[in-house]
Amino acid sequence: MRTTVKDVAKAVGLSTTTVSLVLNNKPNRIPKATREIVLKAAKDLNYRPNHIAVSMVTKKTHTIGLILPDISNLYFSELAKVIEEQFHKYGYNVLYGNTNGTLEHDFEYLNLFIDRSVDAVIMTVSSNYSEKEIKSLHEIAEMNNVPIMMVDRTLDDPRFMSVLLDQKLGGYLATNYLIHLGHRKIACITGPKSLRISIERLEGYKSALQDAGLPFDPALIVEGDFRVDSGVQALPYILGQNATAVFSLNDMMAIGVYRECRRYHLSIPQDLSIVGFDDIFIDEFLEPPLSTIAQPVVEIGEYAVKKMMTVLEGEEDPSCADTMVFKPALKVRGSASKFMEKKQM
Amino acid sequence: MRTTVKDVAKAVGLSTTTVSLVLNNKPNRIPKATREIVLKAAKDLNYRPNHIAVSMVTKKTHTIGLILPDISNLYFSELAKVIEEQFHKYGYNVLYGNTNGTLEHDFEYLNLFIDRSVDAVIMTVSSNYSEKEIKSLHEIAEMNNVPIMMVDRTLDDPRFMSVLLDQKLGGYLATNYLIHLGHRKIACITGPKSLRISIERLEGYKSALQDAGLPFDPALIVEGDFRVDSGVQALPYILGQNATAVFSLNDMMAIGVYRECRRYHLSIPQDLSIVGFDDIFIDEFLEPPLSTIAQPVVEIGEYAVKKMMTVLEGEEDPSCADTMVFKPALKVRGSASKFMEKKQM
DNA sequence: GAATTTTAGTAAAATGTTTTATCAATGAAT
DNA sequence: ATTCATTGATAAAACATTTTACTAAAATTC
Repeated sequence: MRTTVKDVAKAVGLSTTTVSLVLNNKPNRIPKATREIVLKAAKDLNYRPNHIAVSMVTKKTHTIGLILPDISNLYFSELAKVIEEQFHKYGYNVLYGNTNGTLEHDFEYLNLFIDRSVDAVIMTVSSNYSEKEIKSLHEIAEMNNVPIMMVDRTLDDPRFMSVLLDQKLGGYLATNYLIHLGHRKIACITGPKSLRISIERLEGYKSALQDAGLPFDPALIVEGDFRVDSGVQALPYILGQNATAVFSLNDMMAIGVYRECRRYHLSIPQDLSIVGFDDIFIDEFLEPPLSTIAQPVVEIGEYAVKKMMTVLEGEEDPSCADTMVFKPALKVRGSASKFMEKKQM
Repeated sequence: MRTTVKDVAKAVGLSTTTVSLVLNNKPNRIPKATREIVLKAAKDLNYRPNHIAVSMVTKKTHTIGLILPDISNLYFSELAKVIEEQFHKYGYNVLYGNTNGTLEHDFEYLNLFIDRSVDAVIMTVSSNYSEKEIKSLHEIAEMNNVPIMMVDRTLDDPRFMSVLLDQKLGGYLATNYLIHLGHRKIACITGPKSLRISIERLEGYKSALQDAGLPFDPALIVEGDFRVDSGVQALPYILGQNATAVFSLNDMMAIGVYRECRRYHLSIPQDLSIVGFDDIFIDEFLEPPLSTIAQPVVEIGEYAVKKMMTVLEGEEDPSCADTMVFKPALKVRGSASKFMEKKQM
């Protein structure tokens, strides 16, 4: 059996109170001599506090619930890693759940984690919640007094702490870059229309067109699902529209376009320019390396943890729910080039 | 405040014992009428048991500690996902820790998780432990009575449950394939020599050469570190040895070779054949698609969980520590071709 | 109708800690 | 020499459950 505080107390002939006081380093309560006796006994007996029992009385578990759509997705696994490592520094551990992008799982894990008394929850919601669901989320947070932070995606509600990316700016940067390369017919492969990130990135696309005085042509927009396959499927349609460039709302779909271009014997960027979104590690190893919009994942994760820690340490009220927005950056590699008139002949 | 079992008891005018008995569905103790009254009250009051308090008395947390070198690595994130999802089905949650491949972190997380009373630990060790460390691991497992399972990598000790891949077979399959394509000078980029998987995959390589009656030439072996960069750095040396094919002990390094080949204007597979190991998702989108040794990650994860569950449900003694070995398979894509004599001219 | 068994329920202990309130002893101040 | 403050330490409560051992009442048996 594991050594308990009682065992230590018995070993030194003192009360558990005294032992606990020493072990928790309570300020000037116990004289140095006693303290050292206790410390030595604890060490000799290899005492390690039972976290469960501590949680029982302190009401803190030093555990964070991390709810993500899919940990095997490169972006989320990177984010999860950063978040875990940062929390670890503060003595917190993370419990994680994969929702597979379904709303029921969002709530299921949230409740599960709250039953386990996590101190806080960080989540990337699977979709844009309805009024009812937002309300429900709030009630859960309030009733259990657990701070919830949205990362990467947020809800239409200002009451949640959020740390996000300026998705619209990302869409703008990508599109603007293609426009300045001379492209006029720029197709866009979106993610699911129900997702805010799809909408926001597309808004950036529209905004860039507008600023350049170019018309927005709905025929150039194809709805995808953020997976490789939808890039594959989108290409024939895009070619049919005589687009000379494509803005893919994520890199996975861009990879799909690459693949399909090879089947059509089209070369990138000579025959088709393409810009992705996310900057996953593989981009630079594609042929040609994929130009994309990079997200500062590490900064996002680090900020999220730091912010959450200020809340957990009571320095900040979670109800003063501000939103932090990080800026994406265009990463030029080799998948887009100047528009050449000859290509149209 | 959250509803407690006391609140429910008070609401229905019964004791907490009765409420607990009903809620835990203890067989034929409480008559149906009473049971329904309690159930209704629990529902009305939105009662959810406090997991911490339950753990306090049952000594079970329904939590698993998952210790991995790097969750942002495609192989591990996929594995982690499978493991989490499977455990979730059984009502278990997983706490995970990134060790970044350092031994100290292996132990740090192990102790941390044990302090949190996890019911079991599944880990991929960061290196091949020394006698002392193996002993230490055993003591921790025994003293705390927590089953530890090794996945993907194991130790030189038969006392741990392990679920592994037949690494040697993988090495054999890859090399044998290249030999049968007519290659005679086959270079091999290994992982860190201290890792068993490096050694075992290399053994498969040697074994295939031997079976084919080919000599083993140490000059054709380059030590890498499983990262893209070591593939990049290995190529010039490999070319210097006049190798016509390369077996890269993982796909990431193969990607490095791809990149460097482009710089040298060498085309794959005409100028250099290459076979990787792991079968990460990107392989099929490379140009040419990368032939590789595929690991059945999903099966591995599912088996690991199932096996651990039999131990947790007391059907099996963790000390009867058997090892399960999965078989890898060669996945032929387009990165290796028949050896043409002309290339040597 | 007495003895026995079954039914329906409960009081209290136990889990491993922290924390609150308290106490005895010592030393200092009046 | 009494009072007061300080020091060193502790007993007991609290946390939210489950579980053990028990009892009173009802039902059954003879």
